Amino acid sequence: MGRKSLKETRQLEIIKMFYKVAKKEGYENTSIAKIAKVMDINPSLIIHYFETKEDLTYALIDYILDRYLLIYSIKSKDGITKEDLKQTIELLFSKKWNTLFDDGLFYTFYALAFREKKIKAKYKTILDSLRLALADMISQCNARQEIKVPAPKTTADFIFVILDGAYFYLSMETDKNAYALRLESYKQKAFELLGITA
Amino acid sequence: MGRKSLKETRQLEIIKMFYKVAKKEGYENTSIAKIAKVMDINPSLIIHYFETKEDLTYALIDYILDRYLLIYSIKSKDGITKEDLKQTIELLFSKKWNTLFDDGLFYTFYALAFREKKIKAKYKTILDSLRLALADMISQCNARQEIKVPAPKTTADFIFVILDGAYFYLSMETDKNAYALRLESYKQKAFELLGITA
DNA sequence: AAATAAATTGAACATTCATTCAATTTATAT
DNA sequence: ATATAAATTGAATGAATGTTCAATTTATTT
Repeated sequence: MGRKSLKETRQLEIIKMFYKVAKKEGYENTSIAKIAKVMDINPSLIIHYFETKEDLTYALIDYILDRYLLIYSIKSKDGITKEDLKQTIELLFSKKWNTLFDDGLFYTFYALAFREKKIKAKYKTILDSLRLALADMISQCNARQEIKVPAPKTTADFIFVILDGAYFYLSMETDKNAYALRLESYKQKAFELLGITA
Repeated sequence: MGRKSLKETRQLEIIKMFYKVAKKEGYENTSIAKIAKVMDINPSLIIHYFETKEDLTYALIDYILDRYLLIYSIKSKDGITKEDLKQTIELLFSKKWNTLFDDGLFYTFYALAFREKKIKAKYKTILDSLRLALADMISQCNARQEIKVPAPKTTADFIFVILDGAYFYLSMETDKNAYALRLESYKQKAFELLGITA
């Protein structure tokens, strides 16, 4: 009896629009009223589904981090070959996901994490899971004796340090050519660490 | 005739208070009114010295980036010895400056740079100057034949990639011990790149 | 002491904000 | 058809926002 709940559908719609507006105008300039206007719904409807803006923000962060995981698409599965590993490195150091994923917002909430423990914990979980997944891939390739990397976990961590550090700098680089060259050289570093020749 | 201008003094006072409040409550929660209240002055006085909040924000970013440079304190001077280089690396990978410098705000404005070209340019300039200064130090030590690093610029860049990547991850790490261990290991990487034994 | 210019205040502005609550519309089950 | 419950609206709230402008205070020079 009564009406079918649209809760999850609507919530996702709202989050997606929040993401879209925040991507364009920045998180700090995105109000509930603005989101509602773009969606052509009443602001109070947003409050109805997310009790406070804080809740909405947390939902957006979850959404962004899920996408972050997805785009990197490091699958925790068995039967990883050297070729899989190679492709993963290629993916990590490519930037085709750039269009799907907004770095500005990622860093906005990363910065927020310094003041909000909850967010910090979320980020930590994601970063760790990526590192663990890569370490696992390396271990599997080791087991297959396709490569011979002494410390899979340490190596995976280091590759991500290079990756994060590279993007940290390159995000401020406007010269596309310089960008590409640098990224390529850091990718090679990663391959060296794995003893893989590209 | 007339009164002596307090412009620069007051501006700096305001910026410092802006920094202090933003550090505590976050940039997006820091209004002109709040700053004025803490300083026990009238909000319109702030507008008098900084015509818009945007201008005030830019001033704060300059202030933060100046401090950033200062704390790293890589001096572009002559007569750099291997010992100077060693100390610089130690400094970069230590985190005593943590108390002087707020990472949260640094990243907040870093994130803002994705939407604001002016800010992006500011950050790029700072990041490049640090890299160049380190490269210069390496070159000087090379010239003294105290070390033998093939590509000073590339090596300096890579050390900063490691540094930035390390802090990117470690900023989300709450375990102090794990934090210290990791940072130490990345410092060793830097020393290896320079062919220096710590 | 008078003139001058900058510092500072205080009141007012329109806008926007997140949030509230009651009223109404709409879809589904009986 | 009627009951029901969720979806959605709409009006209103008070607080906070950045910014304006005229008035006043204060320090310095002549």
